[in-house]
Amino acid sequence: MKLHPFVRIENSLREILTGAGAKPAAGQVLVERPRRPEMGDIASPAALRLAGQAGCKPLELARQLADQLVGLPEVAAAEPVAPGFVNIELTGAALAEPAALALADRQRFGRPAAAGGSVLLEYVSSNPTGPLHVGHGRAAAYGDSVARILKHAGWQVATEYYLNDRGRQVDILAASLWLRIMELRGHFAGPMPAGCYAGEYLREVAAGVDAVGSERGDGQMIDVTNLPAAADAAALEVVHRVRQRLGDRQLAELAELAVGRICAGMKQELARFRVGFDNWFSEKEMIESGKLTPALDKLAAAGATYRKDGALWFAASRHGDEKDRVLVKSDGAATYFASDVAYHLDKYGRGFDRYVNIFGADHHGYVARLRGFIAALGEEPGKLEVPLVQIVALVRAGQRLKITTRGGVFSTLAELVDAVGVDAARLFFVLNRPDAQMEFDLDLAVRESAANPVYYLQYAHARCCSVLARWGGERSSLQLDASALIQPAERSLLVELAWFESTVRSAAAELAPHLVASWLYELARKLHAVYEGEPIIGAPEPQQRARLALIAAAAGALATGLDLLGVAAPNKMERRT
RNA sequence: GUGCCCGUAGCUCAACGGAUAGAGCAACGGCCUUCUAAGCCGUCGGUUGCAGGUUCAAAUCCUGCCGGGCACGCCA
Repeated sequence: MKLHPFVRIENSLREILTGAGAKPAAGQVLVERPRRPEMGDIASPAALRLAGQAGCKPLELARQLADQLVGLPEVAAAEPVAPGFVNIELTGAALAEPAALALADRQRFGRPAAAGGSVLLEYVSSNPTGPLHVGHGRAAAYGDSVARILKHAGWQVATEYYLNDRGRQVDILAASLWLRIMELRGHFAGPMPAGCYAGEYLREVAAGVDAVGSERGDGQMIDVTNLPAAADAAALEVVHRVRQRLGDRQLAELAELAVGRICAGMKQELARFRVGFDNWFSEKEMIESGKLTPALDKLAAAGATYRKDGALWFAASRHGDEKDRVLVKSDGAATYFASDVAYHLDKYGRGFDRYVNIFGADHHGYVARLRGFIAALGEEPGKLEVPLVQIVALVRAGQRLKITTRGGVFSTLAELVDAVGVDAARLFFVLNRPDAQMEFDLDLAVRESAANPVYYLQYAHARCCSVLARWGGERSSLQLDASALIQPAERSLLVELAWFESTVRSAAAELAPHLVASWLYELARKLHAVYEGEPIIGAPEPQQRARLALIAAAAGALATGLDLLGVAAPNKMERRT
């Protein structure tokens, strides 16, 4: 496959620099996007960075680079500029190559030649104790876009959802469900005890249980008075009393039922949000298949655990964490962290080159101990990347909303999507860097949905389609004739199309979908500029066919870019009333 | 108190250590007899929280302050 013209120029620069005695690092970026168009199509700061190695002044090295670059077939002009940049202008033919690819095969457009390795991407992984809320939506949109971008950049991607389907929270969920069943049958009039799951969704689950004619829940209501004051303790006491009434088995069945229903709801909501997972990894199944003990044994064999006060500890402080962590409590129960040790051992055993765990920012304290035991086990902690997705603060009627699952007051992803639509929500979540805190004003999102950036991008695509439809010919008959595209706006659009591949590479390396969003915005802007300029249909040949080809290329590029963000590229926009 | 993230235009945010810090929203003024005006053009808006340091070059890296968020359990 022919390399991207920018890459070919970069490779040539590397050769020239090496010949001049400089030693550019393997991955060092040698070309970049100039700030202003009069600085050329691409620019190289290489002379500034490497003049020392070559033993001359930056501007002098830049002159050498420019002299040799003009000899390349891709280069129309190359100019050294103080303090040591080289500004490069490409030939029309070279510049049109990426656009031609967008026209001919938009699936390959922006796909780097170098293949990536394999990556396991874990994200969302919210506890199956309630519907997904808006914060999970941000993680879902971010994670799914990262997955799409990595795939496009040539990585083999597997996505995974880690399901905490056992443990205390699930017990509390089961007991809460039972209370809702009792409520439905008139044996309990609420309110839900503190610490239990009070959300409306459990009423719906309870109604479903009734509908299938379950016997569970028959018998007498438990006493829910005289509970401890603390919410956690109260919930545990409720679990205890329900367990006494029903027995372990029935409680476990209720838990399975509740988790099953809630998971089904989450999957449905994620599907509507265009997010799917290759694998749902069940903590419960992992534990039941006996993976916990060998994992802890392995840590012990590595000399990283010890016993103290009747508990089993991991010496995390020896591996970069601030303190040691309990693996098995003095009552014999394994902690959540112990499960995570087993889970990550399982992950690393699957032999991926790269592991990405997308965490909510409230879990940032967890990263050090995760890397700690990976190091303790002799694995490579650098293979694990943990992008943190910051909390989304919801604002409604000028007030910050508290998002809590147990309290029953929260804003679900479903509500948000109902209000603003999948496209707007998905784009909104990947518009910014994930580690920036963001406010989501629900009123504004609804009221201003027409001004949402998503419409700007989609409208650009629809405009292209509209022109092509009016023309009525076959897109496959079009060819990019760069010699007929001489208007500044046209050239500017070609340049923008050419930058997509390096945008994809950066976005994949930095796990940064917002770079794709920014690129799309620039592309749309330049498309609109072409549209507003010279007429397309009715222009004399060869301009008409060349412009149509450019428009078709832009349409393909917009569709490909939007697809990487999970946003639809409609052929037409319904006119607002 | 300790640790992590953040601080850029009135608001929401961009900017691989590079050249004159950019968009959108908001405000104001223009452009539909013509391929969709969900668009385009223009105006207004900045001591990049503060102070030092490193560098040919700092919003970006380092140190210290100030401000905001989050986390600091034999919870998950």
